[in-house]
Amino acid sequence: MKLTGTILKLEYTHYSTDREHLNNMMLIPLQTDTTDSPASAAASSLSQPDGSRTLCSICADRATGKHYGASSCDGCKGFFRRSIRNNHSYSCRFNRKCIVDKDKRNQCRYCRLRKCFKAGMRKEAVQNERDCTNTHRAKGQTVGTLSISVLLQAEASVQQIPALLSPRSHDINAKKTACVGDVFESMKQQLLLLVEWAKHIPEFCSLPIDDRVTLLRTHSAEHLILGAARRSLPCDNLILLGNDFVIPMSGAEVEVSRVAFRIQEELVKPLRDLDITDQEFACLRTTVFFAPDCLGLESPQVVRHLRFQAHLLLEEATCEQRGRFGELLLILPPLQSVAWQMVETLHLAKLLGEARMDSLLLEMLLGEGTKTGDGLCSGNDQTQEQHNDQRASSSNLTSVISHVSTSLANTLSAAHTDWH
Amino acid sequence: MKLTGTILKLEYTHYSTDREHLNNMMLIPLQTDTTDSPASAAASSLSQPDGSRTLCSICADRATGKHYGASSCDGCKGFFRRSIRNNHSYSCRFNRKCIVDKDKRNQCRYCRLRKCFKAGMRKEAVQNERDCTNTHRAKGQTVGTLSISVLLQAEASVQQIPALLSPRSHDINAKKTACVGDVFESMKQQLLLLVEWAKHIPEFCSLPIDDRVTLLRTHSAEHLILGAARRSLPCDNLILLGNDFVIPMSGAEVEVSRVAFRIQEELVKPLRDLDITDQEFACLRTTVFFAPDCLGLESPQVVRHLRFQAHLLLEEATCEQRGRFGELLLILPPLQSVAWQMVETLHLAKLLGEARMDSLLLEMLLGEGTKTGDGLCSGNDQTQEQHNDQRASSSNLTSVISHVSTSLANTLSAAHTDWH
DNA sequence: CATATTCGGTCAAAGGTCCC
DNA sequence: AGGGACCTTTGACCGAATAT
Repeated sequence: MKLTGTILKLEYTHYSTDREHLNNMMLIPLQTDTTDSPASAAASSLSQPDGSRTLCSICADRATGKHYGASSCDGCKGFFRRSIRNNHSYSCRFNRKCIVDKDKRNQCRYCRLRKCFKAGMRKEAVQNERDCTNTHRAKGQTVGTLSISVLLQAEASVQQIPALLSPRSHDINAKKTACVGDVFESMKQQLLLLVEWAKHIPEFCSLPIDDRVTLLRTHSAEHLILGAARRSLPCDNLILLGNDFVIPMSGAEVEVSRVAFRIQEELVKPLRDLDITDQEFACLRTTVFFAPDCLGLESPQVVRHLRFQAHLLLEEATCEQRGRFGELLLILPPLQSVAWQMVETLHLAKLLGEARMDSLLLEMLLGEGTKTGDGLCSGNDQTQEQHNDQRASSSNLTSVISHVSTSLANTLSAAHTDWH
Repeated sequence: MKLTGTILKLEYTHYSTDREHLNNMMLIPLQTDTTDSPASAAASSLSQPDGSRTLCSICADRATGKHYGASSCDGCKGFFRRSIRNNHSYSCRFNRKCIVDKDKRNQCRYCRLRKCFKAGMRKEAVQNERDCTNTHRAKGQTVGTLSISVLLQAEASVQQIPALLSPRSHDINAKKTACVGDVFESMKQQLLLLVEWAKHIPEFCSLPIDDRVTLLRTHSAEHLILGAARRSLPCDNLILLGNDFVIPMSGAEVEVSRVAFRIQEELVKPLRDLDITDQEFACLRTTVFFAPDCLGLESPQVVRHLRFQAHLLLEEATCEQRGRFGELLLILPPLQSVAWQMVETLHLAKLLGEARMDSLLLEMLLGEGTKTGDGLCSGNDQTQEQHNDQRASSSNLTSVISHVSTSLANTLSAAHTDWH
């Protein structure tokens, strides 16, 4: 504990690229403090931006500045350095949930070191090399900070009353099996809701218009599937659509119920086993949404940072339940796979002319799709174009990709207006 | 944590201003005493002006420094700490005037403790119990049955010396650009190594033979890509193959270098930013491998549990560095996507008859592939069959899936024998 | 060039261990 | 069932290098 010197400084983090960026990403403090120090957790939300500067984020002792990436006291600073230098490996005699505060910080070194890491300390910052903090900063982009409350509000704004009101076993049998048209109609509704949802996230609205379009397009299929899975959590043998139709596991058209089956098996069941909470779902959706790669994003680093914050919030929302965070993230690969299969099914339906598809569906779900399936998670657009130059067979795709849709752009412009 | 620098360092006679100290004195009834002031006590024992620094002011033994506010020997230091920690209350069997010196200090605890207080020791200086600094460091942290050491051994068994030995900038330019045949050859090698790798995991070998085949098949493409990405970490503009050929970002065939580009952008760069460790890589590979869904597994719960353990080990391997675990898991969706694109490219190559493919490649990479892309992460087999009953167009797929390959089964039988 | 920040290092004084 | 010789860890304070 030091007696002298009060340090006050506003946090501003700028981004360069790649490695620098990642390091910086780790540095950004997340506001809420979950485990310990209930006092600071209460005050941290808005009132005390300086609290994180003057208080050690590990033990809540008085901080002497930022050390190794986290605002900390000299004790935790030295402890972290020694632990890393000497390559110490501690073990917790209890449940790895020891409280680390000023009084008890020496009682469990495992939990203390763990909290150092969780507070943002990086072992790369230790050792002889001096950590050159931002030697160069790019365009001076300011990156907003996602907050769980904003995400929950966004979720609430797209919650559908009818689907929630229907009690489990009673009404479900009364619901009608969806025909292809019903499915498409539901999809369109959900896509509009997705746009609506995104509009509630200021950080999204601050992105360049092209990036907003790209983000919405790229993973729209995954959002449809994720939403359907969430909606169908109480159902065992069917998928509940947003417009109150259902898709049974058998009895619907083959292509449709195959996707429905996979949603049940690979998504609904795991989510039900986990008993996913609203907070977790909100964070998971956001993590899916801000996918930094596989896009032609103008500012991929910003998106990357937003996803980073989203998954930090997700981890927080899991309340440190062992393995829960990992299980939730491991939902994403099958989600992607199922979504991709749905898109393929749509492609097929479109090719066969089985149904009339709305232009919104065409644009958001199939807009980037090609026969070779770059649709769901395509490579970098420039490369795509570069290669397409040499490949006449999909030159039409290029124009589709580079074309910014009127309808989507309009919708997004409205969203942008809402926030600025 | 120090209150003021002066009390402890300069004078131990400041006890009189220390209210706590007075309280402490109350704990032990003080009677008339001949040696009142600690200073006089110290000086009286031996007439040395600096004797207070070298002599224990309690028992006049050799002092080892200041302890708890008084210059003292290790014996009195330890005695005072134990007395305070255990909240001992002693009593004098005589008249509380026992002589406390080096020889007789253990004859009356009451008088010894009282003299500790009189010499200036403060009970506040005794801290809480700390974490054991036990010499036998039992790390190992074996979660369940999978152990990190087994995974590391498995990794080591498939490490390729030539690829690792080649220094970065020197040899890379000398390496030849792979033709399609070279790529296939490398793939085959890597697939065999994958089987070899799996054989090193006892939990894998204990699975039913069909499940082993399924696991190996289902995500073999992802393992190829993951391995290539890891191997290419030091390379900026090319993908390094296992057989020492390279795939440049441009200059190779279009289809090939498109996949190569995505590997670089979506996998190599993030992994390089994270500076993934060997442990983490081993755990990540295992997490990918034990995919419980999207299979026709006999015992999906076992596989699910194995993946659970794998990602717990991964989390442990990240040392709880903030956000690192999440960043690593979020590598998996793009990994899946890139792997799927590679499989599609292979399909295309096969259809166009561009190259002769080994049967192992056909079986492991394309064995489950269909035009609608169930290959990478197919649905449940029973459903697949059920639907196929009604759909003649892919009935041949059913037989392929339900057919247990001879070559793979043989390889795996050998593996099984190794372990039983 | 001054100031603020954050590295690395030092060492008194805490801690713990373990034979006696 | 402590005592105490011996060793490790802690953290307040310091100087140095760097960004501002």
